[in-house]
Amino acid sequence: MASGASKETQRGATSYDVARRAGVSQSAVSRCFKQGASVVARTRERILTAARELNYYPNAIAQGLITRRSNLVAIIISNLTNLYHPEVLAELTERLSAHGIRVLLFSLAAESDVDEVLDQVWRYRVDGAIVAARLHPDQLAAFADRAVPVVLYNRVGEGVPVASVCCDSISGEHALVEALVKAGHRVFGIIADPADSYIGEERADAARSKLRQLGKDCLIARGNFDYDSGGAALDELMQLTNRKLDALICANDVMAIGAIDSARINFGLQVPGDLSVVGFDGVGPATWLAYQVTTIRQPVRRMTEAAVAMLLERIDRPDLSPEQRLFAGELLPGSSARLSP
Amino acid sequence: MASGASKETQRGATSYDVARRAGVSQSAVSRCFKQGASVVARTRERILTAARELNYYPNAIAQGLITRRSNLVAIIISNLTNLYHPEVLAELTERLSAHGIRVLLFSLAAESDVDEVLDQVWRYRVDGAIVAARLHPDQLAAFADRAVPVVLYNRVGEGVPVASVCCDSISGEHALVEALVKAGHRVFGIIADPADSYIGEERADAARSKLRQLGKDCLIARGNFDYDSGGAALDELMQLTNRKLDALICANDVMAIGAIDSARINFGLQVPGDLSVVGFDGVGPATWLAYQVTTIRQPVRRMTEAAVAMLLERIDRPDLSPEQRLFAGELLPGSSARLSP
DNA sequence: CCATTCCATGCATGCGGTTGCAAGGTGTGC
DNA sequence: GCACACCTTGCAACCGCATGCATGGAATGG
Repeated sequence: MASGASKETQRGATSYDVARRAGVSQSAVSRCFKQGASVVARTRERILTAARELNYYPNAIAQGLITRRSNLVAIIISNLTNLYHPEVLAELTERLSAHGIRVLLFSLAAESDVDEVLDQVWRYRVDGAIVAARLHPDQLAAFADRAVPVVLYNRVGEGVPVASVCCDSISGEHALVEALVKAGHRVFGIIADPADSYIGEERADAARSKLRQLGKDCLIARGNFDYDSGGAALDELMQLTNRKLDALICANDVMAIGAIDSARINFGLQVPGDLSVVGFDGVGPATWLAYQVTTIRQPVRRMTEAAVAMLLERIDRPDLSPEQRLFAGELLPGSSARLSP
Repeated sequence: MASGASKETQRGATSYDVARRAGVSQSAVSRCFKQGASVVARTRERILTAARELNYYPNAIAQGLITRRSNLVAIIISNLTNLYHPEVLAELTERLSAHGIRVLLFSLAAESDVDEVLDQVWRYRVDGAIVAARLHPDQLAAFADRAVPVVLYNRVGEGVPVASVCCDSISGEHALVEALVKAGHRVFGIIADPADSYIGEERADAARSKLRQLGKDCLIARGNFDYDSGGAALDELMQLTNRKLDALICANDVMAIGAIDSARINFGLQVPGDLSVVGFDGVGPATWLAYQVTTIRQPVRRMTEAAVAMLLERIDRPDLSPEQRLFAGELLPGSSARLSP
């Protein structure tokens, strides 16, 4: 009523508005915004001009309704504040974006919220989903039922075949353990994860079995992926080993950092002089001067690229088989552990 | 064809499918899923049963088209890997989610991508947007033109009136500076931000003007919010002050941490013995034992709550005036700076 | 110059819901 | 037993765009 904004610009001009202004039919407008449709140059000019004048943008909602392609992908991620996830999220978002796909973000405060989240995922008719959270087999099955392609990120379908990209925990932990053993460490501790995190257990298990294979015993404490739990778990292990611990394997970098700080500050230990600490992930702070954590760096760029590629393939061809791609991490020597030269 | 998935479940049952199965009209189904619509108990039962059997979920896309409410909010965020943002993003997402609103995430690799992002925002007819990135006045104007409510997060509309929630940089920096001056520091340095970040400049400016007011000079180096730039800026300031620097004010915690590490490791200084360092934000790592950064903690929970509340209000009543809400941060004493007792 | 082909464009329909309106059914009061 | 009110339900139109089909005009060939 007051300003210069005309009725058309106020609540989004429609293709009819543009058509009227350009003196063509609505279908012409529609075609004009569609890749490879047949519109003659002069008409296209007129339409584009009118569209510009009206500030017209095709309504993606309406497009989605009729084409049955929302160009929306759900990203379901737990524990966004876990230092490792933001990087993954940013990478995924940018890559999907480059393919003309928008991200519907679902962040899980508690893993138990999954079902509510899935409700919403179904409602929005997303074209696919990338999941970095733990799903039950029947939740995975729901994706299959609805023919919504999924790619799991650093998770595998436990029992259910489903596409996934992972960083190889096993080879990574094996490399770390071998290096620690070869360097002559004697008393090993492992900081694992809460039981409900698939990945942490896998890492802890891999480390333990490799240690056993090399004839070493070890003690295990549980953490929960965060800084404080690293320190707390170290406490526990120091007690259990009567302060003899000299090699500590952590299921992720943040706990490794927590343990390093606690070792130095609370226990007055030298790291790596008295205690070697290794992590997993290769998050930003792992390379900070104070830590320089010896760790396995996940190839995040390649992994996110693969995840996006796999998802897009499956959106086009839903019948593709549930491939699992495993990426080897890179051993980052750092200086938080005494390794053999 | 092969499996047990019927045609209906395969690509999303529609309200017609449910209606047919329940022996009612499609409108009845629609009303059944609508809050406070008049459906008699027996009918509702039948419909809900049929819906469950068919795995029916209302198509949010179609709903959005007709109601002109997509229940989608865009979150536009730059620099997701900046340690501070993930926390904000997680909070915002969870809060919006609790109000039945979904998040369309746009992550900016470079601030110059904003225009492309906005294109997509218009196309998806989002109900509103929360922006933690720098927008030009004409980009902000575009929101107003389209009557899409926006709330800026830790940004203000430069010249344009727009709703925003911010943490008060000025009072925060003043508090830090006063404490540092009172504790008798002599040579002050500031690590500011790249020129294109509104907020960093504001912080640096606030610190400088307070110093000046208290009769102190200071030197300024630019960082870019990340760890490395903290160390690099410290180098620069140490040279400029001939190593006499004894108080360092950083525009955010991550740079403060970078500076602390560099001071200790590269310059062999005691922090806070030889050099006091203060930051801003109160990110997770700031409280790590190795740092315990003296900083201003942003009240993230209250701020995100306010941002969501303001946005929802404006979605309901687009005519609300562009209120600015400023939250005071809390001085976290930490132990990276010598403060007066 | 006419027949044929091909391309650009318009018409009409449908995607899956919401909602105003009208009709039918039930209950109430007299 | 009847008139009336009210609640439940169905009908039909519409949200904004995509697309199959029909049409008309231009271009091509003989």
